[in-house]
Amino acid sequence: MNETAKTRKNSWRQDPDRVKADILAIATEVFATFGLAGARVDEIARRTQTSKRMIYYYFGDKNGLYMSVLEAAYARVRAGEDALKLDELDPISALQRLVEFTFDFHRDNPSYVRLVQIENIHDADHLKRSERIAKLNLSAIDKLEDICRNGIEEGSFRSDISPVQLHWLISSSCVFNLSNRATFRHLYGGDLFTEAGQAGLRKLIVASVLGAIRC
Amino acid sequence: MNETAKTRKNSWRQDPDRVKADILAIATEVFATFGLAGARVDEIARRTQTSKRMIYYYFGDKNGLYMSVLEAAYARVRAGEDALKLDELDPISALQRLVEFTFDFHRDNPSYVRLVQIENIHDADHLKRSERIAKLNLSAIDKLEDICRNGIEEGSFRSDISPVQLHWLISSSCVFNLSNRATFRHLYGGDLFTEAGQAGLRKLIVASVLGAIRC
DNA sequence: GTCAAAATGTACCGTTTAGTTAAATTGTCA
DNA sequence: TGACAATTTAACTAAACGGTACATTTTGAC
Repeated sequence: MNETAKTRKNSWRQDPDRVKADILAIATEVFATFGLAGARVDEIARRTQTSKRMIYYYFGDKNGLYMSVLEAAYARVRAGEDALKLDELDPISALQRLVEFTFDFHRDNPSYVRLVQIENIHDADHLKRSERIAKLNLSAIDKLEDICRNGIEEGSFRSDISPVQLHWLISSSCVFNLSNRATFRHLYGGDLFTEAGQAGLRKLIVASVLGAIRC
Repeated sequence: MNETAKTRKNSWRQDPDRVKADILAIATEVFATFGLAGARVDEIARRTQTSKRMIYYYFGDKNGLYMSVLEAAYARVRAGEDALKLDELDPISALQRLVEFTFDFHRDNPSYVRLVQIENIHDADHLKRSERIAKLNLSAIDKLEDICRNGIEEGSFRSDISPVQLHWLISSSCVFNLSNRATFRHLYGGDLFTEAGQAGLRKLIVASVLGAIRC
């Protein structure tokens, strides 16, 4: 019976979808943790239930795998945005709710934020090349356009701020909350990242965004 | 004379400081561009006027070089902050000036921002280990403490927002403006990053920060 | 001048790493 | 059931990469 340890694994069940999903999930974690250059294909393979060969079989090369990971991450964002319903709210409340949703979403998806930061280190090269992400048409801006139009109409919003600016402003704080947590915590302490601290920041961001657009 | 091409470079002038500074400047660019794992020691050496050997002679190894680069970057930040004088201004004006300074400073130091983002990818591991940076005691918070105290005293500032929160809020937008420019531009267009667009964002950040702290 | 220590150049080495080869097993469908 | 395509395993390779050995030159103290 001491042969078994050395014998080839000579029986398996084919399950392409499962294998692909497995690789993608592990690769997402590893790329998010170590970056594109820092991630090791062998490390990804080791954590998978399959072999390195399968990574190359399904994703071509390391870059192809990274792009698939990035595309899957953006697809999840799109799905999240779609779930948000703001139609029945007045503009101020809708904006507040959107800010809170954005804050929570980023906080709940740290590896998405890390992938975005990694992508920025690479000057968004892979994002640019991805046709799948181009087709995604993220909907945050559409929602803000509605909110801004209504707000300006009813006179509660300034008219000199664009939806894109507003999206930028909201994103900046919600992304930074994750992307720069490590350095900020070390230099200025961790109070902002306790549960109470996060609740405070959430309110602060709402206040700053509403403060910026209010007439 | 056809020997000269192959002969060893058999004469030079010693200049340790110059060599170190040369390596550090080039390494800053390369690390900021490619990240810690992505940067190549050979590439840094190639761009230098000296050799790879000298990198190891002065900085020990790749990590030591990276840490020196990081420390030099933070030292420049500290120097920048020290140059800012806000004493004679009223709290609102001082805060506005600080926001504008922070915005401009980040915009003028893109490789600093990139290094910070890279450091965050690595969970601030090198920042934590650096005694030089620990001693630096960045002064932005001190300035904000003064401003907040005065502002609350004279009744123009809310009293439930801390200097650290405020610093976080200001940093988030000023950092994001550089750190996530590539992905944002690709997804939502480049209008915000023209000269006019940047002036608009600068005003927007001022409005949002003042809007957040005003009574 | 001499000598030791600091600084520099050239050539090289051992590992790590992305990527491949070749063969075996499983699934499908005529 | 048998041929053929899709999937999976294990072992291998070439190149890139961080790091080093060793010789040589410069500098400054005496």
